[in-house]
Amino acid sequence: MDLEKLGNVIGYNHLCHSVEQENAPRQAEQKTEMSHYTAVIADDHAIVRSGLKAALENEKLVDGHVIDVVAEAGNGLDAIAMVKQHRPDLLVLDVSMPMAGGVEVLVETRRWSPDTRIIVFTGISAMGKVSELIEAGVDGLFSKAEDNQGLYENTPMILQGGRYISPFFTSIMDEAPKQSALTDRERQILNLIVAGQSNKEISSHLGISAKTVDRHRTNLMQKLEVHSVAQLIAYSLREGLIDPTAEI
Amino acid sequence: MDLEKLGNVIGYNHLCHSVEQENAPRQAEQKTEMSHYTAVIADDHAIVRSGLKAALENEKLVDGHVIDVVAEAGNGLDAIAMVKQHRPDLLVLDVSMPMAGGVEVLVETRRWSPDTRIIVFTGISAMGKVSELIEAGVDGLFSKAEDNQGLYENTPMILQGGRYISPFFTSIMDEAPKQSALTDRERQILNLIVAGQSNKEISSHLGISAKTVDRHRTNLMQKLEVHSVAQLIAYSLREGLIDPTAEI
DNA sequence: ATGGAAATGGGGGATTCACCTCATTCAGTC
DNA sequence: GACTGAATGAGGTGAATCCCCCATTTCCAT
Repeated sequence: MDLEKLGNVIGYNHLCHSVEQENAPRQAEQKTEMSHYTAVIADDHAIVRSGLKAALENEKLVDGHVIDVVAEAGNGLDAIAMVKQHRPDLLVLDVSMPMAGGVEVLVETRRWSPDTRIIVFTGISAMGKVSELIEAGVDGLFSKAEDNQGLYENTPMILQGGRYISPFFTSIMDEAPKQSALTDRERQILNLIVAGQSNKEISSHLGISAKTVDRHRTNLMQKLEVHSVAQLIAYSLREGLIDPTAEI
Repeated sequence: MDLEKLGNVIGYNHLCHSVEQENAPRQAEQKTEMSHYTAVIADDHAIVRSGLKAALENEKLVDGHVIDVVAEAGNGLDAIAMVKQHRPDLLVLDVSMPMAGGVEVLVETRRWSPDTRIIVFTGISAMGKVSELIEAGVDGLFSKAEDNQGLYENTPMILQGGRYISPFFTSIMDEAPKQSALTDRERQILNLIVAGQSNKEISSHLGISAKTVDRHRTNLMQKLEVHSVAQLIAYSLREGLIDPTAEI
């Protein structure tokens, strides 16, 4: 889907290649009861980074465990670079960041530092993005909109190999799935419709008949219970099916 | 414009009416060099509230001045209630909050506590919202995306009656203003188009001819240099002309 | 292997959109 | 008082949308 973006991210890797090799062995350390954990924080807002750092480094919050925040990142590319450089035990991540989205960072982290536990701490609530994260195998998922206590309480458990998705998100996943469940082809065409393309343009773009595009469009609107492009776009934006900041 | 929403906010007022009357006199206190200022923080993310509270209450950050955070609010309605109850010297506010948006809170604050200095500290960058805030007379405007130092450094000056808009936003205002400048009527119709209404629906909604709506639509698209509903919506979303989270 | 879901495509029709010309009213402005 | 900009509205045209009808192929699962 986002091949171009991912390409950039992968292309960026070689810059830190030597560093990543050197630091690889430290991964094997034993974690004891009163152990030190390393963490990287990635969020595009400095105030959130400092708040998280203060909270994580206060051992009262994450009971009995000392967490060292070894690096911070304000965008996705830096986040990936920091993960490769430090191979932390924990990555706390926001998904809405410039340069590289949350899922890209998650995938790259798994690739270069497979033992890093990944907690996504975000303000989004769009069903589409949430299910994307869960499918990508996030270890912890917490919302900025709810009390931070859940994050603090469950971090030790996640560091020890557990997984925790906040009720905030599970309830979203429960109440949402009504009739939705679009086909791959439908999702693809939805994206092109939202991008402002006409049936004819989409048909030539995909190498199929304009009539088929029309067919998919009809099915799409029936499934989503909308009756115009405007409503279709509004739905897509709400559910996080498309990126509002993307140029058309 | 948002009469219904504002109506709710105003309707909420009577709940705190007695409190607001009692606390009115404390407004007249003299502020000396090493004075205590009171502040209310409003942000829908607890982590941001705690980070801001820690930063503001550390007198090293806002040089020589002691700031007491007397209340926090996680939504717009609470924010207004807290302002009316405490009549603080300072309100630090995010604009994207549930229940009542930033501009509503700003207007209500000016109405019930005219001497409260208002700082908006937000993650948005949409030109529309920014100009709305400046026109509404915000005293300080800072972006979460940039270094917090600007906020800390300028807060004392703002508390003493100054105004400061971060370069982050002034540069946005500078590079944006090309041909735009929609009419009130055009903006109104744009909102209805984006809400998924047809020309006929808009015409009956506004009590004008469908042909007139069509006329406005044409002018709108010409001004914004777009050629389809999809592009129109994309533009509106980018520029913050409409609210992406609003139900249709 | 037989049903079901997905993707493909054609015909047609009612409606709406996007854009054009033309005209009137009304409020400011110079 | 003439002029500009905004809002109003009519008539018309070609294109696109939305939604019916119909059918074929392919692949997956019971």
